Amino acid sequence: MKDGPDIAQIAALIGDPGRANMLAALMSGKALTAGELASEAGIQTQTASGHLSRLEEGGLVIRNKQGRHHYFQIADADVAGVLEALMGLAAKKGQLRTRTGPRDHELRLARVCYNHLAGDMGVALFDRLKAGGALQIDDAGIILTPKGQDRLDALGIQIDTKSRAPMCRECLDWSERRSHLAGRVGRAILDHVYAEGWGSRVEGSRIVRFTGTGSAAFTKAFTF
Amino acid sequence: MKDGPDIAQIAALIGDPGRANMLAALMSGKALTAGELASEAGIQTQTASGHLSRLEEGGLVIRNKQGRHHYFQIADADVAGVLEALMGLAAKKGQLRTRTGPRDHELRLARVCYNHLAGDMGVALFDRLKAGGALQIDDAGIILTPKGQDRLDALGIQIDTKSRAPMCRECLDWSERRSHLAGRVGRAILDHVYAEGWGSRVEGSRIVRFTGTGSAAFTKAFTF
DNA sequence: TGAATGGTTCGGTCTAGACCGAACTATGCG
DNA sequence: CGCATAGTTCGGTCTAGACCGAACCATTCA
Repeated sequence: MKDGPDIAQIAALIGDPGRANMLAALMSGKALTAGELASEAGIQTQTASGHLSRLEEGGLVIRNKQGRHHYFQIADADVAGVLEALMGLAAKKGQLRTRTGPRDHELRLARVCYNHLAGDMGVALFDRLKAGGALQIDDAGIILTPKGQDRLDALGIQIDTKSRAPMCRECLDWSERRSHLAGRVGRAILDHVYAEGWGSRVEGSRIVRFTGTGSAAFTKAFTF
Repeated sequence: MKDGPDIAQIAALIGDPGRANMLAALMSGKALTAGELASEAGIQTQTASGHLSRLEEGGLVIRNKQGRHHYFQIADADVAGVLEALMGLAAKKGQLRTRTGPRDHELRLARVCYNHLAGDMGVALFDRLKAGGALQIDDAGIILTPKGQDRLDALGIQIDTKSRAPMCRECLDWSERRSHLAGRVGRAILDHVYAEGWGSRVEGSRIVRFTGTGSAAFTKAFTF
């Protein structure tokens, strides 16, 4: 019984932290699976599934079933526009609000994003790989160059050949507004960090804490 | 513990029907009082007061105390931009969603908005008054011209002289995306419609149902 | 075919917050 | 002054919906 279009309904849909985080993750433009989105939002898959159904019904995202994966994307440019406007506004107001505490600082430095490395160090890694010619990026996606493969071999990093996940994928995170590396290669590198003891995941959080020497070794390993 | 700016918080603020209606009402650009906003949203003043405090704290609206009135306005262009984007999106989705039933049709034709006439007939009235030179619109607001006053006198319409409400006010409704006339004059005209039996309010709804002859008389009365 | 993996559905708990009645404060009017 | 009006604050109720454990489909792989 209201006058205009139902702006409250749409806003409420965006107004839940879980859903908002998923939408923000989707703003990279890439299609993500339900599981990845759950991870990104820090909630269980069942909860995420429910959220995604509602977002789909509300016309904010579209679902694309491929095999046993459900890929989600922002529905259209209008939806993206709304999110963009919201992010701009939130960023402006946010400066005064969110004082980045010490804990938060670690989170920005290095954290787990699904199964790969995000945060400052993740972005830096991506940049070095790109600059060093280990990755080649074009419209078709990202591929690991022979030079990159050689480096991984030299380090003793083995890529999971069974998984069907793409080798390399770009993943945008909003703390940096920059891309970092996802996909099988991203995963293998993070596993290597654990295996070498360069860093380890902080219990009950998404933070990856590097040791002093680990941090240096990590940087050196991927410098060209 | 989230990555980007807190878009969920802002969206949640807009995502309540009561608050959303108030914000939509404020999109006319005019400053409205707490009471008017409560009426517009169809909620009690205490509830509205709480909502407005939260909107103010969230930086979506600005409060301006003048005497015992509290005037509210959209905070800035960024906020307006977000609302605009949301309204656009909602309007687009809305077409598919809300199948305009017969009931809905009556609502679009003529309904009560606070205490004045909205909907197609409200917009048409406003246009005729404007075109006929009964209203003069400029930056300072809307004023009733002598010509307009004469017509009201001829029809026997008396304006409430006690009320402190503005004589004329523009009121934007989103079913038409056009303005209609609010304020004391708008109210007096609707009262006149009731008094003459041209139309009456449907019980339990905001619809104003005109009779066949009433509709014709109404149109004739305000044609110049 | 069974096992592993990705998603969904169901059922139950729990909390945030919307709502309103009532009492209170502040401003203006006669 | 007292009265009326505009807003706010407080306290209590009540519901929507977020969350997760567990069970259930669907798809792929060995």
